[in-house]
Amino acid sequence: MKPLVGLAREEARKQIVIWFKGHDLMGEVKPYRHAVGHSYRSHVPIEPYYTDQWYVKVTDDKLKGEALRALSESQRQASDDSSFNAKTLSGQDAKEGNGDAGLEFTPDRYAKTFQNWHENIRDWCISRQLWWGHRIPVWVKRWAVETKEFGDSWSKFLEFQSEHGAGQDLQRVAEHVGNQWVDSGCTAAVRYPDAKTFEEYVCVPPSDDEEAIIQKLSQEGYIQDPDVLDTWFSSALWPMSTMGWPDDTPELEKWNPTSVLCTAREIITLWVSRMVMFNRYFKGGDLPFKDVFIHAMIQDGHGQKMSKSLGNGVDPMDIIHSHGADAMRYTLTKMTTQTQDVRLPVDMVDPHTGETFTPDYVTASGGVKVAAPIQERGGKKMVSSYGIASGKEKATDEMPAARNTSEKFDEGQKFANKLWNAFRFAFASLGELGEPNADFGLEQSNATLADRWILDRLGKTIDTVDKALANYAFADYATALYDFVWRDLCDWYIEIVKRSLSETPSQQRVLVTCLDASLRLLHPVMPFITERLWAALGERVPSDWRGVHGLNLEASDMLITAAWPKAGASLSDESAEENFEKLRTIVEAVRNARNAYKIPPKQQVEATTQAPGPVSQLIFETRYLTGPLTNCKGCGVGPHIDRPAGSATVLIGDVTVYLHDVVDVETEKARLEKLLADKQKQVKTFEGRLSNKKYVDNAPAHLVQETRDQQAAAIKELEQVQQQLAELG
RNA sequence: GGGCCAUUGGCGCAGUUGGCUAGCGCGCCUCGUUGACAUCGAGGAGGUCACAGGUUCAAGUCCUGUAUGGCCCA
Repeated sequence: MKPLVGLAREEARKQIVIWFKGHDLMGEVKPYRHAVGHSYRSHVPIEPYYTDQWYVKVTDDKLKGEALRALSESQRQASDDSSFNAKTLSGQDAKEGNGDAGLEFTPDRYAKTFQNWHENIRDWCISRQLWWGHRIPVWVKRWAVETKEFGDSWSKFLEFQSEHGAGQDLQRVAEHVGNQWVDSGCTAAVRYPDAKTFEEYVCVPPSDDEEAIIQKLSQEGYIQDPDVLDTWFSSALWPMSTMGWPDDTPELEKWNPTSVLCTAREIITLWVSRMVMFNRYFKGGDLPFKDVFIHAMIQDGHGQKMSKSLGNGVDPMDIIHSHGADAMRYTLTKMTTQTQDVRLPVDMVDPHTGETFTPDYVTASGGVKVAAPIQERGGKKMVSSYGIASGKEKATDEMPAARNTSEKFDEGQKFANKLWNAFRFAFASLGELGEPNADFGLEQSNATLADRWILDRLGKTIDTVDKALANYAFADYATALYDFVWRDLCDWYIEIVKRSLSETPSQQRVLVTCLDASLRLLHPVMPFITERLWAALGERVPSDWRGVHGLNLEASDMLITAAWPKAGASLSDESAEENFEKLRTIVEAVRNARNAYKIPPKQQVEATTQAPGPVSQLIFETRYLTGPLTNCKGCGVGPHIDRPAGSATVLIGDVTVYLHDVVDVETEKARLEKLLADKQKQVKTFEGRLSNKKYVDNAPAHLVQETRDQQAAAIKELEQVQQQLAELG
């Protein structure tokens, strides 16, 4: 095989065939398909090539072991890896503090990825043959052994060898060989790779003398290693180097360790692990950060990972263009669930017309479904972002680039609009505000059920939001605020107070408090619109006009620096919540009936209501609320009310509302029969459950009792419906 | 080959330790709207929770297997 040595691989392959033929060893030559990896950039086959590379001995306990011991105790999987039992860098047994057991993953399943990877870690090749990156700060000089002109290092090397004996490991005696470079602060190593060669390596650390040393090295014929560091090696230093390390800077002191690192799961091994290893190694066991939040990944509408190189990604600027920055941020927050992937179906915006459309797709290399490079609509052409990203097409005046968009962001856009309009309404309808009063409690005002209810809801929303943020449950955070602002505040509270607001100080106070707190809570997800509304609110409502007992809202010029609201226990009002829910159910049932009867919303209907004593009282007291919301005129409420002739019956548990003079026998029959079927189904469900002896015997008593109550209620309603039907004939 | 995740109405997603009649946004249907908002309001239809077994009084939720898709590692 000797003739092959030194040949280029292509040539060597030909020569091998010739050699086999020459020795009469060739059986057959035939084509076949094979799977050889190709470079994704240059598309040439990838060939093995043996070279010297630089490695970091990450398998050492000072790196691997420290990383494993960083993992919080509760997130460690059972393991027989000795690293968990080894001493820490400071020589102590592993325990709380100094970074040990201080690292926590959210969602916690990712701790497994981290542990698993470290337990199977191999030494890390950090040299790369690329143009871009940090050049390896090592200078090397080679001598042929025959010349015997290696100076200091060589004699020390021989000395060391004679003392410790010769052997494979002695070819890399590194630290043991001091020389002039070591004396000036460098690290040096020598190597004796084969019988003819002697090499000396000098690593130059950053220092004031760095320039001078490098100059001297060059003068003496040392050459810098042409390789650069693996990008993840450089990145591993990020928590330190960005803060001024290796100097002891105030920034390093304050921000290392920091609280949380937020990243994608594919980065856990590449980056998170390396930062943990390096930080602990260089900073006496300190962690770079305490929490690691792994967020979901956005896939395209076809379930493919979005990728810059594939060209199926979405430029955030496109979304900002179509929906706005707040809408984008809100929607992305809402998409940040604890799961692994979320899909984002992507559409395109026609640059000629501004219309949104679903593009034509093609299959690109690798089987990836992407928008065709050129899209055509109404005889006009445009270039897709894939067309540009892939380099297949260029945008021109006739064929401009089309932006991407996605209707998923409509929710955020609508929400921003809703918020804006709620404030617009408030500013227009608030009326004159009375004397400022920093000390305001509902107990001293004539607050209504609705006031107490919305403040209860606000308090609960703050709790939900705080919990969600503490747990990195960002979707829950966004959802809680959406529900509070839109569903509770706009749909119900504002609808209830809109007629009386301008002359009711307690309502003004409650509304303003809700608006102020909403802005504070929403600011992190919708910074722009909330800051703008904050300024407007500041012009309209003095700061000592906001807040109530249990919710202190400190003044602030800018929302971004305003205090986060803290809900006191006194905001909570369980009875208000319960009563309001009851009224809400009644209102919805009446609206439902109005719809079934096709009663125009503007047409006021007279109504009488039958309900048990306390509920009657509640309904009577809140007629200011139910009346307008159902557009009904109350004509009496009490425990003993007969159905007026010609009225429709609305059953809501123990409450019955009669809508006068709307009855159409056929409609009412159809409606009640549907209701009857519903109730029958319910009764059957509960009956089935209760007739199961095992359920009655084994289920917790309170659940069985609950089922009994439900059954009794359902039967009662069933009978009522039957009675109503009988009355209709 | 190993590991992790997902599969819930047309689409995108919630559903905490197994326990009210499985929710939300978009879309769809009906009705409405001259003063916060058509980027709106009220109401409605639509789901045997991928499939097959199992555990349990009780399974979307726990266990086993299968299928499909996604990601990481080798």
